[in-house]
Amino acid sequence: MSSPAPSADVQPVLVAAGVTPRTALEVAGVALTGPGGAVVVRDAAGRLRDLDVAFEQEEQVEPVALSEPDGLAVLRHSTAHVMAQAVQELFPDTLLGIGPPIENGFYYDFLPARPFTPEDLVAIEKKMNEIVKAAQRFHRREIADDQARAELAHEKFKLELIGLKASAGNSTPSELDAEEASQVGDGGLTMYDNLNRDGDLVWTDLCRGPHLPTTRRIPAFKLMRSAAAYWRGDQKNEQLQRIYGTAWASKDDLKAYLTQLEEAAKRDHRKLGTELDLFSFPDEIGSGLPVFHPKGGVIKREMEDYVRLRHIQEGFDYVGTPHITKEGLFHTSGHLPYYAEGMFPPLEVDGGDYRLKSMNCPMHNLIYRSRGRSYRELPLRLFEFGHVYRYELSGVVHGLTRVRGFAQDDSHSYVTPEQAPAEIKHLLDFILGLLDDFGLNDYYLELSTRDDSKPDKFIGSDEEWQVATEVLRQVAVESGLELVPDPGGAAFYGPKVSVQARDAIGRTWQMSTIQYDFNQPARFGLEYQAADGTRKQPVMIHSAKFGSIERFIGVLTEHYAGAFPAWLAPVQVVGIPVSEDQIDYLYRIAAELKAAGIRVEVDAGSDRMQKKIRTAQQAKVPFMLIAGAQDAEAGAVSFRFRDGEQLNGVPVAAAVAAVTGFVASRANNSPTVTDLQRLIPESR
RNA sequence: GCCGCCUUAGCUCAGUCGGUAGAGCAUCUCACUCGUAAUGAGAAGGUCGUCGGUUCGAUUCCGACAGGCGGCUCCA
Repeated sequence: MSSPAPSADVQPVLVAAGVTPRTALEVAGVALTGPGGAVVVRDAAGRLRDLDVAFEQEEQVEPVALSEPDGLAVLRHSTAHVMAQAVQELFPDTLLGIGPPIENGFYYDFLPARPFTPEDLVAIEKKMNEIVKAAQRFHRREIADDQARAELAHEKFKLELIGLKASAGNSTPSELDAEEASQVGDGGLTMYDNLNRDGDLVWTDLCRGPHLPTTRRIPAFKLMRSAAAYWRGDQKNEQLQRIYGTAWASKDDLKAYLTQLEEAAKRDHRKLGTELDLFSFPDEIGSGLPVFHPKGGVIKREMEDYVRLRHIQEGFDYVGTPHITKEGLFHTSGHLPYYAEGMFPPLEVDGGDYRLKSMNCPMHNLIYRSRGRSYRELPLRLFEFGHVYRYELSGVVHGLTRVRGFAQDDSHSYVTPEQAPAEIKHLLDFILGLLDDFGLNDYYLELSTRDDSKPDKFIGSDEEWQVATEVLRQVAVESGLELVPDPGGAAFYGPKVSVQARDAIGRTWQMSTIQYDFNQPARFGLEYQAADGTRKQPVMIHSAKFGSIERFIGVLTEHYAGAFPAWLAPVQVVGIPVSEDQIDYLYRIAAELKAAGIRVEVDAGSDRMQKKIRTAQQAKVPFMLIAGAQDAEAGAVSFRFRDGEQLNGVPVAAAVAAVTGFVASRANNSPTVTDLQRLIPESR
């Protein structure tokens, strides 16, 4: 958001031995108040330190302003402390979990006597404001383990953190994740005491820090919501109550953030799906099982047609497989032992068990295996829109982005091991090109690898995993895109590279995946005859370009805020008569457009023209052709774009040519009046 | 699955401290035929998510279930 980069003219300040950085900064004339004022300092080693910390020896420090990223993190961490203090003052029996800063804000986990209500949050926020006004000092105190255990004897979660840190030692804090580590201290343990104006201790918490000089330096914050979270992120542990809040360097920044959240909510595909009549989730069918209405159906069909065409162009063969299968197939593939919980229960048919499939690969393997294969056939690429069903937990179903039944744009490339790197590169290029074709650009890559500490979750040898992971990593790195590691996120049969896209509310969803699989070919006994006449085992590479058609439509809807590019828009053109006399005239133009394959409607209702424009605008129709008596006489229309831009007196032939041209271009950015003018003959 | 909250007309929402409900938009009808984001009038539309309990009486209180929302966990 509005967090300016550290200003280039930050002057390092020299701190003499025994002097606090605060004093040194004051002497140097650095501002210590306001959003641009220093709240903490960065020492010579790049670590953040409190303003009040006295250095053992002379050191250079850089002031860190509240409004820069590090400053905001300190602000948010400090605000989390204030919240915890407020909670414990209001609800004295509440135990503390952890309270780190996060993107845009902070949270703190509590174990209260009962879950917090919305009214509780209001009261907590009020109490926090009192604490902010009281200008309590954050005072850092180094503390021995024994002493900390004694002071925090009643805080069982803090004691657990201390124990974990102690057992891990200072060099290998692997037991604690980054957020937990921020709660204890670097090196030894540190406590942060909140002192009132008289210097009395009013509250204290185990924390690494650093913190703001005083609570008064918190300019703007707001509590957002409460929710449950498991202690240390483990379902087996106690469930705590988490309160999320946000904090900013100024009231304006806070306001801008809240406005941005409101704007984002308007793009939510679940809301737009209803407003634009695209799809719905009938209770009668069941949770996570969407139906596409005619307008959503247009988007789905356009998208599928294009994706199918591109696959064929890229050398894929289009195949088809059923939705259900004998259960044995998933034993052969190895899926069932790992994913039975994620599958719908079996259907008994003729004394045997059948399953709704939750993946397509085993069926594609059977197509591969249906006859002998030669090395000359490889890479063999099979593709389909495979409908799969997964029993997602009720709490995770979410609009179109997490459903229980969906179509994967699923492909499997069967290759020789030598061909694998080139094929993976081919797939990644293909995927990035497709994303670009649909105008998607807010994404990053993730490399999901095996978790070596959980060998029972993965099959195959170490060496195979290493080779596969390296191949994927290399291709991903070569793409030059941001690559985020995801240790332990691999499928049981092999590592994967995936594209993660963001939705309107900032949640990330996995879209495209490329998975390297050496296990299923072995389990299915897949072979090809090599040039030397021997039988060899191919490698299979799983890949989904958008992951799921449903999820993709959800993400696309949010990306365009419902204003789809012309080629995808459910209705591309609406004809709007100024009076009923022009209805027939517009129907004739519509017939021409329809003949050119354009989705066009004429609004022949009894509404005023203004109302019809408003209606078409709200439906986010890309083009409006408006005609009055003058237009009909001149053989022209007023050509109005979705953004309100308009060109009057456009000859019908030019208007038809423009619409067909805009649609055929598959351009994802909206055309403008300038684009239109280029298409109009000189005679005008 | 876990915790909290929610479910009233097609949509967005009022409301009933327990006595079977109301608005705007959308829909339909009528009048108006109009030059760039809402013409006016009227009508129709609801077993207040479902099932049970308490009660003379439940949309309202209680419980279960279903569906949704926000997190957590999970996500082949």
